[in-house]
Amino acid sequence: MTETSSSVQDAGEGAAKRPAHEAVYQQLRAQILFGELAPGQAVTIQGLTAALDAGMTPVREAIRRLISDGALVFQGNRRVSVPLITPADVNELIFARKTIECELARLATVDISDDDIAELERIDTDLDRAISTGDVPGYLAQNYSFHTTLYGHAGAPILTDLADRLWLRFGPSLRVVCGRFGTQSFPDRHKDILEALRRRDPELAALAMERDVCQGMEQVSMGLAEGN
Amino acid sequence: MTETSSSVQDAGEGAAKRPAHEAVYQQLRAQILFGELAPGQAVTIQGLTAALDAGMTPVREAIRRLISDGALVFQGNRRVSVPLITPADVNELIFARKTIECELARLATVDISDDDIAELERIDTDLDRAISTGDVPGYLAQNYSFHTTLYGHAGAPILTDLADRLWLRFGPSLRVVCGRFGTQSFPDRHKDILEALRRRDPELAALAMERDVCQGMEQVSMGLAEGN
DNA sequence: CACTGTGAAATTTGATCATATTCTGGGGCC
DNA sequence: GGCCCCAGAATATGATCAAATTTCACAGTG
Repeated sequence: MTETSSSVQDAGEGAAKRPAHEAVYQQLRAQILFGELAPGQAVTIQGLTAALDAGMTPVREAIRRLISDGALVFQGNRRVSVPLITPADVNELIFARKTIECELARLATVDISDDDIAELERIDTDLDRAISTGDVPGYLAQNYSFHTTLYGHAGAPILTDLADRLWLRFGPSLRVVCGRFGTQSFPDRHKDILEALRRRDPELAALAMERDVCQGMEQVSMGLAEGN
Repeated sequence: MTETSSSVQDAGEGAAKRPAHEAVYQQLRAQILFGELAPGQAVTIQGLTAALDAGMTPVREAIRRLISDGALVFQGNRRVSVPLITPADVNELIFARKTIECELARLATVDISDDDIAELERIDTDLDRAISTGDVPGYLAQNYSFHTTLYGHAGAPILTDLADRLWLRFGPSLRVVCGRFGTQSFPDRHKDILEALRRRDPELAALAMERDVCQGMEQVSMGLAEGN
């Protein structure tokens, strides 16, 4: 997922060895996570085959995976669309994210190396630059990268997988909020997380993560109240 | 989730009522949940098309969904198999199940009606019968049914979805344990859950659920220690 | 003379595509 | 306003291509 913002064509060499359905899945996933697809927007197979210049079968498989991920919803009749978030969903997401991501922060604090912390600081620096320049897609990408990179050091693949799914659920809605209010209204809680990591204090990291999660979910909740 | 115990066997030509890929998905899911597929066993597309008497495309889509669910794993080079559980996985599952399923028990305690409690008691009665007769598949099915039915009354679709995925992960391993030790070694914690529901005591329900979860995960852990 | 290791061929399996079929939804007609 | 027909999209099938594992044969060595 490091080749973000690249054209959907995989005309390049080397990395083209991946199966097409995997590539389509990654592209669609990125588009949903970073809000290129709006909540409620309909997704058609033929539209995607044209947009991604891919065959029909890979697109179908990618859509099935994303439906299972919760990143797309099956609208009963054979329609598929990007999900709309309800206030009840936000409450569930708050609980799930707090418990899972705080635990991941605890676990990562134990195992992480100094080099890994330095990499997180680098990501956070890029994130700050995206905020200051009002680069919303960059903000979303770096924010996701910060969390994903941190969780990757927790050594907990199942919990990391659960967290990833949760992000897919609120990704589109978060994008809407950022588009409406910009990026400057977000204080950066990542600094607290980094400080806790440097001190190797798991509980402090969990606390900082909880604040970050709550803040993010509040943004989504605000966006819902305004948008509807 | 509203399907009423439909038989997984719809051999052949009659069942065009629902989409084929959905039917295949349900059948495979049941086979994994109730342990008809052993952990580590390879799963081939063509084998499933022959076994389920289905086309290739529905089987492919069902496999993609199950991989996304964590019920199957993609073994590097286009190989798919039922996952093997490691002790580290068990630790993650314990944490995730305790937090999520206990919360679901809390939520369900608030909203559940007397009729719904009666239905759970009915399921638990069937479960007791399965235990006494040593009916391992029946035990697994009724146990799953008890939890799923309870969570259905929590009004929390996202958390319920997360819990379902976790069950898919340890289902095959749980089956192995039951096949090795039988069903008689499991004391039934569901009675405590039902008592808490009747009292409408959310915290008591969460506590009983935690005991049930820990017991189930201990079974899996024991099975790992013996099996390996 | 038997055993083992290496190489290629063959079979099995997965990935993709083109196409037929069915179902949903809408517009026109009565 | 209701019913029927048509268009379009999704579902499903089979064929075809590519890749990987397995098997088998041969040769070299103990």
